[in-house]
Amino acid sequence: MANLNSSEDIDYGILDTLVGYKLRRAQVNIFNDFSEHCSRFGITPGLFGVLSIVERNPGLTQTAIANALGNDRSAMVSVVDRLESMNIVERKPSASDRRSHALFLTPHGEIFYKELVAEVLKHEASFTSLLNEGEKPLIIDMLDRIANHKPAKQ
Amino acid sequence: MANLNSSEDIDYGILDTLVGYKLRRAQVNIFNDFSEHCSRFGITPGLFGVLSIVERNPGLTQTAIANALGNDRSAMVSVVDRLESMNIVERKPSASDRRSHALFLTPHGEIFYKELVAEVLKHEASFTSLLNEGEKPLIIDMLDRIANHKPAKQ
DNA sequence: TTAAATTATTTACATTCTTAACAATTTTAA
DNA sequence: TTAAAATTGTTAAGAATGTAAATAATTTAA
Repeated sequence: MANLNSSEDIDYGILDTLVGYKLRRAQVNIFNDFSEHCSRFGITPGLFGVLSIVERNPGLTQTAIANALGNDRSAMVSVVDRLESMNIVERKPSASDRRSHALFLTPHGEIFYKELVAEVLKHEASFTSLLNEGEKPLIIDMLDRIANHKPAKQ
Repeated sequence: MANLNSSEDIDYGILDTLVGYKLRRAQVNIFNDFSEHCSRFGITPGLFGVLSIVERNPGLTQTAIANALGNDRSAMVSVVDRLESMNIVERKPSASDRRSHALFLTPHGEIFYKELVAEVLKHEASFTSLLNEGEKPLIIDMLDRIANHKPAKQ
């Protein structure tokens, strides 16, 4: 039975040639799967990014982490509040600058993060299996180029 | 002078190996540039997607367009309202189904869309220049695989 | 012909992102 | 040394986006 107006019949026109559009569709799908995998941890992709930076760079300030992730520092407040309320991260007063907070994983956070990473790697493997030999480093390299491109203001 | 805590000094750990994280960073950057290019048109990436589908598939219903773009049909209402208020798109009563609206570009919308596409292609060329021979079709193919991947629920 | 499904729509809500402002503190420059 | 400028975390407000549930009108299926 022909299903009129099913998505197979749709002409996507220029969208099918735009890297930005394809990036968006891919990103939404992989983020949804990430969220499903990590829902039992109560962790979103954004929270995972913060945790990963804190784990590898203990003692960084909120602003430094925001900059590393391309976020605004004001958005860090509620994120860190949330991670603190989950007893995963703690703010400690910075020795050198009394304005800023140094962030660390709590002992429980260290264990939590290890289990979380195991789940994230399952998710990643599911998507990496779609890529042929050599394609993963290549797509990551291309994505880095796109992420770091700063076109001149016209 | 050594700049402590500058982003070059940060260890991204697992993030540097996650396709989802890299996708996110690339997508945000390319969408921001898209938005800058199209701000004088008042068009966001989301609105451009709808316009592109309407232009190539005149007469489609709102629900069909939402499905094509992976959006919820309730989100289409305000989008179409906005495009109608800009005199770019018009809702016409469907001949076959009095519940639904068929969407078309207005005469002005046709001209508008052509100018818009010219600007979008400038934006696209800026990013495509980052890719070597053969890399654009390859990344689009990989992104399609990632976008269409439906992992089995565990 | 009745029951079930679909369409566009509205409403509400949660997220996320931006922007601007603020007090406390640090840095820079006179 | 001191005054001005910049930075930090924070709060608050607003825009954008996505999701979920409900509704009336209409169509489809039993």
